[in-house]
Amino acid sequence: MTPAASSPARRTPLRHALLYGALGGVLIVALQLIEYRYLVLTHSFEIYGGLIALVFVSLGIWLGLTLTGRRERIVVQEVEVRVPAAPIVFSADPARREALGVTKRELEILGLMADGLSNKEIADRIFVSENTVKTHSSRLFDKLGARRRTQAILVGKASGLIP
Amino acid sequence: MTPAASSPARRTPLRHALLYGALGGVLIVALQLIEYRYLVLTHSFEIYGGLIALVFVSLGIWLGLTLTGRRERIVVQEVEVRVPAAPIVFSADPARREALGVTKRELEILGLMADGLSNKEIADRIFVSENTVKTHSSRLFDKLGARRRTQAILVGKASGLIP
DNA sequence: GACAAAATCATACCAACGGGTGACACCGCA
DNA sequence: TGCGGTGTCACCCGTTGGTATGATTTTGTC
Repeated sequence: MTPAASSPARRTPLRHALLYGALGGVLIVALQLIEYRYLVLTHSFEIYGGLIALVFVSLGIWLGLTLTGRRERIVVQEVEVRVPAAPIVFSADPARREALGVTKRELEILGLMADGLSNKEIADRIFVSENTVKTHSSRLFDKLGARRRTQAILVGKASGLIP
Repeated sequence: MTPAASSPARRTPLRHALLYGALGGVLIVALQLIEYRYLVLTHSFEIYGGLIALVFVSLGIWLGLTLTGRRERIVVQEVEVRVPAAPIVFSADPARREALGVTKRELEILGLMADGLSNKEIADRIFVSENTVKTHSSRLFDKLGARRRTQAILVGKASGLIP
């Protein structure tokens, strides 16, 4: 998108020089032809010169407009696009987890807690006994400084452990 | 922003015609001066004509480039602006609350629940007995279809009752 | 293989939570 | 004046949650 938008304005100086040189030669030849053909006429020199000047000036203008291409100045207009502050998909990076000393299993249980599951439901979900879930959650609360599971969920969200 | 950016590209055709006409007149006068002063020299006519052609062509190119001005192409660039998905200030509108049949007191208790407070702490906070908090929460769970306070918080957030 | 961290499980105990029921007071509205 | 909604409180009882302690197994690493 970006390179395609800026490519018409981008011309190499070498190609510019070559074009100008070639056109200069062609113009000189054309001038000579005009001189030899119509100089025999006895027109007034002022009118003659004025016409030549007008022709070449307009020719130069036309050349200037066409050869150099469209001079485009790209004005970037920024438009606000509203995106949610929190990513839709939550990436559980281990950095934050290990910074608090929370193990993978404890984090897993924290996530299930945040889903509103009871200890028994969590135990059935991950195929362990309820006592295991209790010990995990107890250690988790200790690490998070929470007394209840609601507090643990709060701290977990604030710490970026869970979405 | 937008009118200021597109104004240089906007030139009236009348001004263009006037400028070209005036410049044509000036060029003719200049040509006459050149003719009268240097025609006495015995330069070769080919070289003379070629120089005139080059001068006017380059002049025309310069005129063409400068008079027409830069064309501006407005590129709309989308810039991501991170805005919070949920408003910073949470407006507790009564519409959602009454749609679920939740009373003000119940909603208040739900908010304190979401803050990680226990029933006793909530009771002390709002100066009622713990039993009152229990009855409120019990009815609240019934209305929200929740079995635990964590589920109630979940449903409350999903329903827009609490931030 | 030694070792540490993590995961698993158990038992016991107590606090907290939740359901159910009943009761009383207040307020707005018909 | 009665009635429904709301708020308040109490009691009982069962469930769930959380702590403490101890133990075993698995896992990863040097």
